[in-house]
Amino acid sequence: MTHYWLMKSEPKECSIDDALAAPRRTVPWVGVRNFQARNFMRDTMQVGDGVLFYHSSCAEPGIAGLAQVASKSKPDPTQFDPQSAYFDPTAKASEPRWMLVDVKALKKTRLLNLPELRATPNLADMLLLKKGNRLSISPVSEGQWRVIRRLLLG
DNA sequence: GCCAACGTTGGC
DNA sequence: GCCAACGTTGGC
Repeated sequence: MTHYWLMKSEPKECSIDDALAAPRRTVPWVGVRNFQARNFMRDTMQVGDGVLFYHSSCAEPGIAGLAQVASKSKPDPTQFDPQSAYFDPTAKASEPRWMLVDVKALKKTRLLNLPELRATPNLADMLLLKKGNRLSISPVSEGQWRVIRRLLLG
């Protein structure tokens, strides 16, 4: 069964434009260091799941494009790289701690920002909009997915 | 840069 | 297993 997700990326690290410019429009979703977010990738995501590509920690936070899950989960290589900002000295190659999936960018959209998301009645329950939520990967219901696609694509 | 909210760590 | 201290996230 298909699931839907919102995945946050800092555009100065990897924007929707960067993802679209990557080989096969696909980027490895490196750097997730939160267990809940990791577990979503490891346990629930399936190839083909829908992804809302969200720009965070930037001048204009919001949904910036559409994408899809393009691989099963696999170990995030940056956890083993001492040169990486995502290096985790407690991770062992025999027992990887952090996983990632590949994400294939499909389309850049207009920016759907937080005020507009908050002003949309059918999106009030979105995890993204809940006070204090910091999850970099959050599930999106099929209803929320449809509402957002309509807002983005008309 | 501020700070609310939350997750993780580690002593006990 | 509790919980205080600490670190991080991320919008503003």
